[in-house]
Amino acid sequence: MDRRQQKTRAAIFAAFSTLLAEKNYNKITVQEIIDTANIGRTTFYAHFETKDDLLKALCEDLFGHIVSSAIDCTHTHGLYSEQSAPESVFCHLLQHLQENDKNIIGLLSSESSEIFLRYFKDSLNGLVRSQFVNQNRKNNTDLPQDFLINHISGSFVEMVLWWIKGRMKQKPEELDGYFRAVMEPIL
Amino acid sequence: MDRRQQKTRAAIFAAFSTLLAEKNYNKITVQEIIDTANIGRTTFYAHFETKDDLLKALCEDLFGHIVSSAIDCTHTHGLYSEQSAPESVFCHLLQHLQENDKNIIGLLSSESSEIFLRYFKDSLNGLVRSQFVNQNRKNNTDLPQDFLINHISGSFVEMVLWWIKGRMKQKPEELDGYFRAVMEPIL
DNA sequence: TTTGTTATCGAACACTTTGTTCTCTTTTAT
DNA sequence: ATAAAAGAGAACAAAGTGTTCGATAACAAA
Repeated sequence: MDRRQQKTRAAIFAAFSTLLAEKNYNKITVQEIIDTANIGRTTFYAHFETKDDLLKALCEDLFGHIVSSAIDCTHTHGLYSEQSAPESVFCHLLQHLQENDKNIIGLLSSESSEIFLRYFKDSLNGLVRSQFVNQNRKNNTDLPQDFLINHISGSFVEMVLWWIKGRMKQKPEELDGYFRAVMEPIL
Repeated sequence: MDRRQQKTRAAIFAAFSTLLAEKNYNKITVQEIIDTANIGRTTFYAHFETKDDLLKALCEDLFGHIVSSAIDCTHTHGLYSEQSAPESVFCHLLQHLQENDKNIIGLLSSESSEIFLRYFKDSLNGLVRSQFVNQNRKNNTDLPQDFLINHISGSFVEMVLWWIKGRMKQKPEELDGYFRAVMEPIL
C-alpha cells in the first residue's frame, strides 16, 4: 500500500478520534475531519464514502485487533479454564484495554461511547460463542446457550464501561475477580 | 395545555417513531419529521429546539412512564423480595414491555436501539440504586455496591435487547427465570 | 357570543454541509 | 527517468438548518 495512503488514513483516524473526544459523533462534520486531518476534501472522499463508512473502518481496525489478540490467548487457555488462572481471556482483554492501544479508552469514554460499545460487544459475542462451541461444555443450567453467550459478553462490556467511567481505579486483575464472582454460576 | 399543542406534540412523536423504525437516527432530518407529521416548519421549532431535544423529550416520556410504574411495584415488593414471588420488579418490567406501551419495542428494535438502551439503563440504574439503599441489604459478597448496581441494570438491559432481537419468543415469566438464574449469587 | 390570546401555517431568508467534478501538482514504485 | 497513483484546491448543485415575518385559524374564558 502506498505510503501516502497510509499517512492519510492514519491522519483521518487520528483527527476523527480527536474530534470524538470533544463532541458527539452526530455533531462532527466531514468538513471538520478534513480540516483537523489537514487534508484535501477530495482526499477524504477517495478513502471513505461517508462518515459512517469511516466509523465502520475505525471500529474494524480497533476491535479486530483487540479480539484477534484475545483469540491467540484462547488457544492456550479456555475462556476460564483454570480456577486460579490469571491468564483468562477476560483478564487479558482488560489488560489490553488498560494499555490503551489505539486509544480505545478515549473512544469508550467519549459522548458517543454507545456506538463503540455495541461494536465491542458484537466482536466479543463472536469470541465467546466460538469458545462455547469448541469447549462443547456441559450446560450445568437449563438456560439456552444463546442467552448465556449474550449474558457473558453483555455483562463484560457493561462492566468495562462502568470501569472506564469510574476512571479505571481498579486493576485489571481486580476487575477480573469481580467478573468471576458475578459469573460464578455459569462459567 | 392547549389541545393544538397536544395534537402537534403527539404527531411529532408519532412521526419520529415511524421514521426511527425505517432508518437510523442520524439519517433522519428535521424536514422529514415535519413532512411526516404534516405540520409547518415553524411549528416544529416552536416545540423543540433541535432533533436531539426531541429525542430527549421522547425518552423522558417513555422511560419516565415505565420506571415510575415499576417504582409503584417496589413499594409492595422489593427487587426480589420472595424466593418465588412472580411479582418481582423485573418481571413487572418485562410484562410492561411486552404490552408494547408507547411502542418502546419498536424503538428498541430499531437501528438506533443503542440510544434508547442507554436511556433505559440509566433509568433502571436509578431504580435499582434506590432499592439497594432502602433495603440496606447485607452484602454477602465483597463486591462494591456500585459495581453490583451497574451489573444488575446492565445485564437486565442487555437481556431485554437479546429478547427483542430474538423476536420475544420467551414469556416474561420465563425470561425472569433466566435472569434470576444468572443473578443468583447476588440477588 | 364575543374577545383577546396563542398555536399554527407558509413563504422567504442566509447559512452550512454534502458529495461530486474538474484541473493541476506532488509523490511513489520500478 | 518515467508512468501511475494520490493529493490539493476551487467550484458546483442540492439539501438541510434555524430564524423571521405576517396572516389565519383555533382556543379558553368572560
